[in-house]
Amino acid sequence: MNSSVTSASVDGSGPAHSAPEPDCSGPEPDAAGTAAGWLRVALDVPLRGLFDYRGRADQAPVGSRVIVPFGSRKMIGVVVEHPLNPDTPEDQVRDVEQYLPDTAPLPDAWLRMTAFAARYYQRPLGEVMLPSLPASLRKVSAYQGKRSAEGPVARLRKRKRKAQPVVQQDAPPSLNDEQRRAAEAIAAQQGFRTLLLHGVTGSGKTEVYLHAANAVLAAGRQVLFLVPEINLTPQFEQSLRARLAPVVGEDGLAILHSGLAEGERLDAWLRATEGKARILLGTRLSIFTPLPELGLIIVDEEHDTSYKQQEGLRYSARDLAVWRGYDAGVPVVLGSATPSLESWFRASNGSYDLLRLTKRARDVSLPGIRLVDTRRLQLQDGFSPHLLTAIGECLARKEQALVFLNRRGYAPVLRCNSCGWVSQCPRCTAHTVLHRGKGYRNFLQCHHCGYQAPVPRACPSCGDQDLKPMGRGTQRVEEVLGEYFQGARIARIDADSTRRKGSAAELFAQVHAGEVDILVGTQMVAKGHDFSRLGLVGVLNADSMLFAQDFRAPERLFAQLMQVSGRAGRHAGQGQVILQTDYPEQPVYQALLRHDYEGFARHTLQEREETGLPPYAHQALLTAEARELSAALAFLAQAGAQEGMPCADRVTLYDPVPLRVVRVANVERAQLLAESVERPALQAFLAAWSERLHAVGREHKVRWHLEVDPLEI
DNA sequence: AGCACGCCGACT
DNA sequence: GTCGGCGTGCTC
Repeated sequence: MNSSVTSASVDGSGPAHSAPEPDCSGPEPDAAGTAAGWLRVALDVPLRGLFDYRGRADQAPVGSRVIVPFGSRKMIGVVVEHPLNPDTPEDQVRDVEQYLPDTAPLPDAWLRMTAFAARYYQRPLGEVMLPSLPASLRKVSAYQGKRSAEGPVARLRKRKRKAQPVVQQDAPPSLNDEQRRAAEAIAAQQGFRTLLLHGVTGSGKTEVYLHAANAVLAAGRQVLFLVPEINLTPQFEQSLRARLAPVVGEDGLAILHSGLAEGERLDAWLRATEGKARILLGTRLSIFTPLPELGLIIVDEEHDTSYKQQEGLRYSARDLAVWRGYDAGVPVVLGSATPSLESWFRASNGSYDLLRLTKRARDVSLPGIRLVDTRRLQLQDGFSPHLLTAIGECLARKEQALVFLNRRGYAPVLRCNSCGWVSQCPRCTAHTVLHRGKGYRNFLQCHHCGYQAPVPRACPSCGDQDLKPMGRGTQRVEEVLGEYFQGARIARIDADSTRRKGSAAELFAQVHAGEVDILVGTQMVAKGHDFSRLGLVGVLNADSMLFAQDFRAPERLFAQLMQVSGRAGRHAGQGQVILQTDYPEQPVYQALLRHDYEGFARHTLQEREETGLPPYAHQALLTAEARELSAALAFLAQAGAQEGMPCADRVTLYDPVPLRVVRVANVERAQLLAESVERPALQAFLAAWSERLHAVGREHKVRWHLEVDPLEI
């Protein structure tokens, strides 16, 4: 969506006043003589539309929460309107059970944004509103029951707030010219504008954010700071706390992410909503937090796909940030070393301002990147002699080495050398991955559904016992490195080694403390970490991403390699990157070699324009899931009949196709892509289409969902 | 999505 | 005789 949505207006799903309106038209007066009224309530149910209840408008202003009966259950809903008459026959309308005045009504700006998101992403309003609130504000059990009658807010106020660790303030580093110009450009911004901050890895984007944020805080406004995955980078939280808490006080900084306990989350949300917190730092969900005095929104690593929610309401927090900035009339800063092509496109055509940081902040140069052509090389356990030599030299210099490969487990597949059988998941169209468990006990695991099985003693197909692991995952690479570099301290960081809560932080702490010589990791290690002693990055199987069917694969590969390369040599000396590939001539690698994001972006955008892909077109993806692929395809075929749909002449519907991994956990999936050059046309089409899909879906007994602006197709 | 209601197989 | 299997239908 980005800038083009900003001309859209919010739909009329409720008068956005938070003050109660006098209501004289309701049904019978209640005992107190006050007129009871009708309340239109948004509930978190996957049903289109809103639900009317009988209740007192003076006790339930628009934006307030109420407990209502719904079927045999009770639910918390948000009052969005005081209608003159109910939509349903009066005798079916039930009474509000309880008013919840322990929080102020949700403000107009929040009602506008949730209404926009619901309409844009084609979901019921309640499915946007309620999940965006802290759980205790939307769960009946937090208000009713033995010890909960006082409600979660009162319970929180009775508890003493945990004192935040006091951190000594670092001396703020002085800005270089580029940084100062960027920070000043942001601080000088009056009203809404989106600024794309393009800064090479290590160029000190964070310093620019902090300076801009300080200016906004000094002007008495709040700052919303979005990061992709805060729990992976406690480092970042610490430095932000150290730099900003002294300015705004410990209570002035609120942090929101999924790793928080419910009480902490409610506390942070309330402080932000009440204006006590001046800075809200959080992951994508924070975009929905009311901030009464919002003055600046920062989206760090704006290209990161974690900003897109992949289930339920499939929203992009980055795109909503731009909408929110527009709605609130405040600037939005999108920062990245490798901006999404959507954002880069808008910066190139002038919809966004472009701010550049071309130099590394500390006096170090960008890492030297070397492509090792592996076509003619005899690899030793997946390693080229060049990489092994470089690791050895790196260790001799007492620097750390990072070996990056995006494949966890021991080996991607187990194979029978006699008949060619490969280990397969019984529930998915996918191979099972060989994992090394405790005490070298191996097992097979499906990375799609989690299915686990013991390793067969003999080939299930031909009985031969010559079963061999094929290829390498992080576990095997860790093992191999242990053999080549005896005595080196090796750590592995991937989803498996960090499953236990806090173990990721522990492992990273060991690396930072210099207790690790070689780090083996998946993309988890690429994000945000500032390794001060890292001299070398080796990349093992980048090619596997090169020929993925998704048109964004090269863009993502470039961003990932740029990011992981940027881990090397951030503090001193010249970092070194060795990338093994069978396709060194590929544009993505050639651009990487020159650290040339802009060239890569220009080249890729030209391809997108020629093929009519985003950002030159807008897409929505309808995915169907059923026991049998044929049922999913039949549903999509019927969904694809677009007679009578608005704007049908300007929307292209492609043929339904099975997903590349057709079956996951015994469910077979297919999808249908809708595309249009004009976003308003696509939106108008989708609104009517999703209405019809509900009926078609019921007939076919399939599960389906519609994703607007999909990132993967 | 829940949760009830509703008709057919193996257990206390 | 019941517990419970999950089909279908409704929720202001």
